[in-house]
Amino acid sequence: MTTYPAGLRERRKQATRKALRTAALHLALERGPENVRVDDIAAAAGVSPRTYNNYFSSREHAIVAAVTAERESRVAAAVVARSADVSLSDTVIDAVVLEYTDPGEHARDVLLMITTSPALRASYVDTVAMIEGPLADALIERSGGMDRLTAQVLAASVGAAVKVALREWLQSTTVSASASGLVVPSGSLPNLLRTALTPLAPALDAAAKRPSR
Amino acid sequence: MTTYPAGLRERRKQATRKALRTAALHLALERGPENVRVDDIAAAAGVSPRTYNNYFSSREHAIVAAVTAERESRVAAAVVARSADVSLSDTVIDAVVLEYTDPGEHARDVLLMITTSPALRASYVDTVAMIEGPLADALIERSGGMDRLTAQVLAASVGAAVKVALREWLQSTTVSASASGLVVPSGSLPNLLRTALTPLAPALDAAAKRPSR
DNA sequence: ACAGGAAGATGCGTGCACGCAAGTTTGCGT
DNA sequence: ACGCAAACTTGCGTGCACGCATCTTCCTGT
Repeated sequence: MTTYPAGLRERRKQATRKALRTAALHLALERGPENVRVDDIAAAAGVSPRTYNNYFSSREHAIVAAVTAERESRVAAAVVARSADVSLSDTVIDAVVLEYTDPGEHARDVLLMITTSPALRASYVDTVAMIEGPLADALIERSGGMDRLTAQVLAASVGAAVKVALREWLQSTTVSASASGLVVPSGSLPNLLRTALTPLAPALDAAAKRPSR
Repeated sequence: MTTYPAGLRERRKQATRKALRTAALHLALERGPENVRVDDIAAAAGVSPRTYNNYFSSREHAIVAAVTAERESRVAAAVVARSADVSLSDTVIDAVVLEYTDPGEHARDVLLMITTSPALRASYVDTVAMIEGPLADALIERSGGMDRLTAQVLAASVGAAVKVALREWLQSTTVSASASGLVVPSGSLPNLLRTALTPLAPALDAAAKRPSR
């Protein structure tokens, strides 16, 4: 569904985009994020530096994109696919948690790198915003008559909650290396996400009930 | 309350900060935002360009700050000041709406400039994030036993809703200049804000009821 | 009152984002 | 099959954000 017939041109674009983010990630893993020049990324992907900037608006964005690519599609798809007799709050929460659960194969060291570099941390948190649009559409599609503005607000709120959870989690991983083991707010990211999203459940379910109004 | 005794040093900092944002605003109004160089702002404020960057991380930020300064304190104060027998949702909504209602004296032309320049629009919307911290504190203070994480999530959600409303409003003002008068989603910003914040009311009130749980 | 130290201001250098104006490729209609 | 228009790429130039090292100014404890 998300895969349009795709003109040949569009495929090339996606190819270079993928090449860029992959190159960025590899270089960052090898040399460390701070020792990667934009020109290197462009060269590794076989395009001009200027072209690189047509795809990514910051070096961090390119690196992080290798991890967050297509996250929005997956979350949105998970929301619409869920059986209709599950409450909207559970649907959304589960979809989000699922997305952030699987570490994937070699994602461990990547995540470690991201948590280590402040710039990457910030950029990683910011990518959450990209799910808001698709999520809003998914909310509308699932719960028929939902207001467009309401859907946008709820989607944005979910994004905000996820950001809070991520910040808390990143901070905990940072601090956990230090002395006091006191502050550790919660163990796993999934748990933290659930806790953070729970306060929004009333709003989600309320909006699901009354289609229009 | 918010005004600490203030060391002499701190007062100087606030002075230069104010000088910088004021200078930035004046220059932007005179020449238009795109014709303002950072060096000019610094010069007008009587500091070095490098110092300017110690206060503001972008030119747009400096300009917009002249309008949004101390917004967070006002909103937070309005929340804690409100009588305790008003629902939390109404308290928050009214506080936010109030803050964005008064155009102030000469704020008209400033707002016009902001809505005109895309860069300023983005920066203006982003400043909403600054209320989240103080707002979370205010939520905790008002509703005693509220979870810290819950407060952060709710504050961030409110911020997200405001962002959505602002974006919608800015877009409408832009489009309204074009042909079709069809899309105009709502007249005034206050109305739009209320509509955007309403979906969050269930979440706010639910969190207010159960302090710990 | 004074000295040590901290917080801030400033200059310099580097890498970067992005507007602009070509040059180049792709897709589409006839 | 062909050529045109739109989309994409690229080089160049400009302004800018920010790390680092240094100097100045203010604060704090004795």
